[in-house]
Amino acid sequence: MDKRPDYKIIEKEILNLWNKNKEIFRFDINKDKRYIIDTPPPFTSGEAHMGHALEFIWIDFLARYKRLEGYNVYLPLGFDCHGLPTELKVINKLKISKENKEQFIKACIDWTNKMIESMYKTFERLGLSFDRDKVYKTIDRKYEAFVQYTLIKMFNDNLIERKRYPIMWCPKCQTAISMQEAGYLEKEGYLIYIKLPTNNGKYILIATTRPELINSCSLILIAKNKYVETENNLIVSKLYAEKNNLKIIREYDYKELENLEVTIPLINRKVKIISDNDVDYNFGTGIVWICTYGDPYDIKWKEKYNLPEIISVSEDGRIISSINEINGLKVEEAREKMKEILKDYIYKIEKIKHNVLSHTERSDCLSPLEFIPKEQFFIKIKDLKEKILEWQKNIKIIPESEVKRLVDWINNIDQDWNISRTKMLWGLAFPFYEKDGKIYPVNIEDLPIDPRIDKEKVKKYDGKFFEDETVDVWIESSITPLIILYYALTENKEFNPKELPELFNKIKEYLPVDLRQQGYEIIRTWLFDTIVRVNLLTNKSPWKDALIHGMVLDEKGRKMSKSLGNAIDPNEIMDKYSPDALRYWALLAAPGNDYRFSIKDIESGQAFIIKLWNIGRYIEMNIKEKPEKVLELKDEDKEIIKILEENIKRSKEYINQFRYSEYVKLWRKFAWEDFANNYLEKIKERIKNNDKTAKYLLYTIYKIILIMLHPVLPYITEYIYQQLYKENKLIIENKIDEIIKLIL
RNA sequence: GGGACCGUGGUCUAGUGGCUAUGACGCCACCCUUACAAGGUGGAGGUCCGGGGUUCGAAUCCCCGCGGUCCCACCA
Repeated sequence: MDKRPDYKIIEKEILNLWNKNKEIFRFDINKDKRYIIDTPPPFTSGEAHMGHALEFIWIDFLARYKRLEGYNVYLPLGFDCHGLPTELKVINKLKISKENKEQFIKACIDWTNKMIESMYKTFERLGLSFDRDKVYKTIDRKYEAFVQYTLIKMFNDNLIERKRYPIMWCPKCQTAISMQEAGYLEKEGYLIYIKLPTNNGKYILIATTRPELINSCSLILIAKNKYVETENNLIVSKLYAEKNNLKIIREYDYKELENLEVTIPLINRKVKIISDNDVDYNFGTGIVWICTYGDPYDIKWKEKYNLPEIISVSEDGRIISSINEINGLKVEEAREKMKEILKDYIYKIEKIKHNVLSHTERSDCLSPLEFIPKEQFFIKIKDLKEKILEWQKNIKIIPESEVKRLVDWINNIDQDWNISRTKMLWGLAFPFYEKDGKIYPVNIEDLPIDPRIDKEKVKKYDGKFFEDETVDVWIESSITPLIILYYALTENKEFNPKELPELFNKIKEYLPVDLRQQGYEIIRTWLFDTIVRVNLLTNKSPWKDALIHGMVLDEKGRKMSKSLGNAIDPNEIMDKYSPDALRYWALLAAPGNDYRFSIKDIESGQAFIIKLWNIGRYIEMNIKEKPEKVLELKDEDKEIIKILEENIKRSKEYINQFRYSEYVKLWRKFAWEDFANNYLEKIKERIKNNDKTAKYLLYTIYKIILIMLHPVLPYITEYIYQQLYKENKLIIENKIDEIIKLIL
């Protein structure tokens, strides 16, 4: 061993050694004592970042420890390929437009493969002991076939339906808009107060920015709060009356108002009044009219109260099927004209600045968006709330406080899960077609199918495929517990779609798998979606435990992100220090909490590595050949053995509670203080005098330290182990239960 | 506006009802002792954000406030 460790050489040699012995990291599903980890497949729209490094170091730490405990560990690595972020990169960085679909998709594939190559290298460098033979991509043929198979299965179980649902639509670009392309812009506008006659001879006063949607109004909503009648027969919130010094004639409880009926002027439609918790009592008069569709809230309320869908705006942004005076006019023109037409019913007009949902992704458009209903696919989850709450209880979430995020989200389900994406090209196709107004799934043997490419397969169905729609990306990733088992069961086998049903039944036997690990920011999506999908598909829980980690912050405590320009490339740290030092930092984080990046911790880790190295050098210099086992124990021997035994026991507890930072600190203290500073200094004389017990213990306890620290610092421990002990195997092949016997 | 999480020596962090409050980095003093000065030994440094409450006992539980971070909604 040299005076100083050369990290570059160690990294290269050890990575080489691991790749040559990849069998050791291979998961054999047929062997028992399995420990299966459902790892997060990163989005392949960019390079690996510090957040990936943190979460995968955690996963690998556990995987390596469990292997030392004798488990048959499955640490899969996957890549989530589809989605808008990749599309945007291809459009903006490669300057390729979506006009030519085939060319665009090809560019997405190239980009994705480039990113996977780069990410794979980073993950490898981190020292991940993933199964090299089962790396999955969501764009693998067999992956796509499996996702489509699960969709067909859910469709046959009547869990998927096709129904009309409003999507964001840009009337100027005449195209569907995804959430990520839309944003709010502050614009000037008018808040128009309209008096709506009631059947008790008064007027309900509502405030709206969109009077042109008058014909789409089908309901009046009020808050569960106090309302009043003012001197000119207006019914408004008590708050509004007080703020505007209106003379109050009488008060109403909201329940009284629910008995009234309202007539919409000009169209003479009679509509009801209902109270709802989501109505903002403080806004306007505390009373709102629901028009299909003025804004996202209208969509929610329409669903909730089962309102009729009355469409007033066409795809090119003109008023349709409304009153004659405004039919055919552009939305803005109609809005202006309404001031005149409605003048007998207008109480007042206020000039306001408000945020308008607009097409912000294209700076040359910025047009306000409309909601236009289109046929789309849905998974029916609206009525499953109670069931999902039960399913959730089968999973132990760590830390427990994160359960709240999940339960809150479940309690807020008020819509079905829209799984159609109308705008996306870089996505998976639906395995369905339409014939005579009915939806049919394709035959299993045709999976995977992409109607944009597989023209031959499509032909024989004589139906209409959904070429303009792709599947929500979370549909692909929300079955990873099944996917990893699927890859384990089909390793080295040629893909054959006919075997899917049989495989699917086999997969079910292995559920639940042991652990899901992920960040809290995707509890509402990935965690929730997986619980729903896996339970619906298999009637089983996806995992036993779910370990939640926080976000990586920069040294000032801000979220690390590319857009803020404060992101640090993990490769940079691994170049400058070492993968082990990065791991040391990552493993000091606590579950669920955000965690700062700290160069101090990296340096402290690096110093510890050197300490370990130097202990190794001392042993190499003083012990030339493998010492024989002699245990004639002196007091200091007994003491160090006692601490060691205790630490091994405590390690197990820490791991079971996922308290990795405690584990790291425990073994750092043991190696540095108890062993090097204390014990080693005490026995130096005995070593000189060739005391057999001292030599044996020095040699053996150091080996145990290397083994116990291997999950934390895999490179340096592997390297020293190979140099010093020459046992012709990887350090990970040792078993904790057995090494402890060496000193008993 | 709603919600979640957090606030512990100079900096970062562990602890979530009970010994003198953990550790890292930094700082100070001494020691270049033959594995290691990227080392060793010793030391200084804290009203555990503020206030109130529960308790025999609170950094820890509850309430109010202040500050930070993130998520959701910013609407009719």
